[in-house]
Amino acid sequence: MVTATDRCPDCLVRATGLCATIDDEALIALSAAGRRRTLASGQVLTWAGDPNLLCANIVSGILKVTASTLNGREQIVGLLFAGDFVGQPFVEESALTVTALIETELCLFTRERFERTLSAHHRLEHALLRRTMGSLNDARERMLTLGQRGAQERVAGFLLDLVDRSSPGDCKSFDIPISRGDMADFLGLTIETVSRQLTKMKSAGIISLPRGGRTVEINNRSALIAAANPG
Amino acid sequence: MVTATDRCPDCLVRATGLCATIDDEALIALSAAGRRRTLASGQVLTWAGDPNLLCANIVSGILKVTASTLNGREQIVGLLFAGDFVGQPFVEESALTVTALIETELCLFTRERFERTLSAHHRLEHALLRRTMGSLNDARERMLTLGQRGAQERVAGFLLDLVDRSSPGDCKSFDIPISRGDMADFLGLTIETVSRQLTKMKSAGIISLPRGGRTVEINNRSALIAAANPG
DNA sequence: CGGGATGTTGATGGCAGTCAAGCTCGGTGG
DNA sequence: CCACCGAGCTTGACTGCCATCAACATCCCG
Repeated sequence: MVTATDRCPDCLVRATGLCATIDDEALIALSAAGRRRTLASGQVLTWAGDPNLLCANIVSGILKVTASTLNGREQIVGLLFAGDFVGQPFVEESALTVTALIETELCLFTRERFERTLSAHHRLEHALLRRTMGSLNDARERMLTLGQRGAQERVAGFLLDLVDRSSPGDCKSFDIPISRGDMADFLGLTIETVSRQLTKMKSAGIISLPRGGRTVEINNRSALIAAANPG
Repeated sequence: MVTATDRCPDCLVRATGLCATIDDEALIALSAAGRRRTLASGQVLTWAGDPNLLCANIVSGILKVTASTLNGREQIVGLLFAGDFVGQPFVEESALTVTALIETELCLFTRERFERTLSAHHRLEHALLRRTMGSLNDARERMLTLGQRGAQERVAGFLLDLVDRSSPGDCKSFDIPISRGDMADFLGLTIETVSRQLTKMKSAGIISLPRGGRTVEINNRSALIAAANPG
């Protein structure tokens, strides 16, 4: 059998995941409760309205968390990357749909088992509280964007968020890991508007878009920051 | 000196606040740490960017939590009522401004003192985790509104949320506890658009607006629900 | 009664959504 | 190797919703 001591230390997200914050005893308990699973691109982990049975840490890949109106319009309310936690302990029914945007590897728990581990390991619950508060802050920052900012500010701000995430330093070139359609759903815009804003910034010389628009190169960072902040 | 045993049992939010979920020992500890304070309407509890020194439970009144763009546009990212918790433990700097919308009474703690109480009382921390996850769900639901819904749906949905909050049964008449300007900032609209949507629903006979627009009477609930859900 | 804050109503314009073609690129199969 | 295809992306023309600007109404308190 594979145990925590020989599996977790090699985990790609050992340093950044929820499990990074906990002691050996809790880690062994968590490890015993979890198992690996990989999702194909486009595969759904949980559907809104279904019983809430799962929690997980993301080992690699990207998930989107979406809410939908009755007429089928979709809003991405969260993007989750390697090291992020997925799921809602203590809730009986999933309120949101979770879908893999690219092939994604998970460290998966049953919700019930994860909850028991939480109860038994105070530091794990504390770490989850901190993460949840962080997610709440992100959500509120995005409310400001969705409620008050224009299209150009949204797109420029999104690019700046991405560059922060993907590069430790101030790298000038990076990939947009999601499609235009997902960008639109994330930003509360349409595909066309996102595309137009990108080409506008390209025309203005602020960015370049090699490799068919999936890579972004920042030519003028301060202009990009200016585009993200109206005035 | 006033102690938990003679103060907390009489508290208006004893049954609904964070403190409702904890045992006597923790309650006594919390009570010792907290003190009452009342905010006048319009008074600011914490400014975004200031050191984060306070946490509180709301005994009565309403607070708004706001984020702002650099050019001064404001988004209300949360409305807090009696029994709700205010503040961000474990964060050094306030990211958001908190303001009283009407006269509001708080049960106030220093953040540092509240954190110590949290650490010492596992059940309190657990209760806070549950509340924080609830707030995150609210925030995500509002992202859907801000990103995807039209003006009429936002206003109608807001009225339905209010009626849920203010009346246990399905009361037909209730007060809007905040100004048109605050409604607009909450919904990501302008004052004028909010006003127009309300008069439109009034003209359609769905609602009435006695007492100068601060009271709402629902004449046709199913039509209001239909207005909140496009299709 | 007066003045300021709050709310309503009207006219207008701009930004982003919608609808509809084209384009690009990677993949597939002949 | 190249023709074809389809998904994803871009571009264009037009529409419509909501913001803006402005005037007016109402409420509230002195």
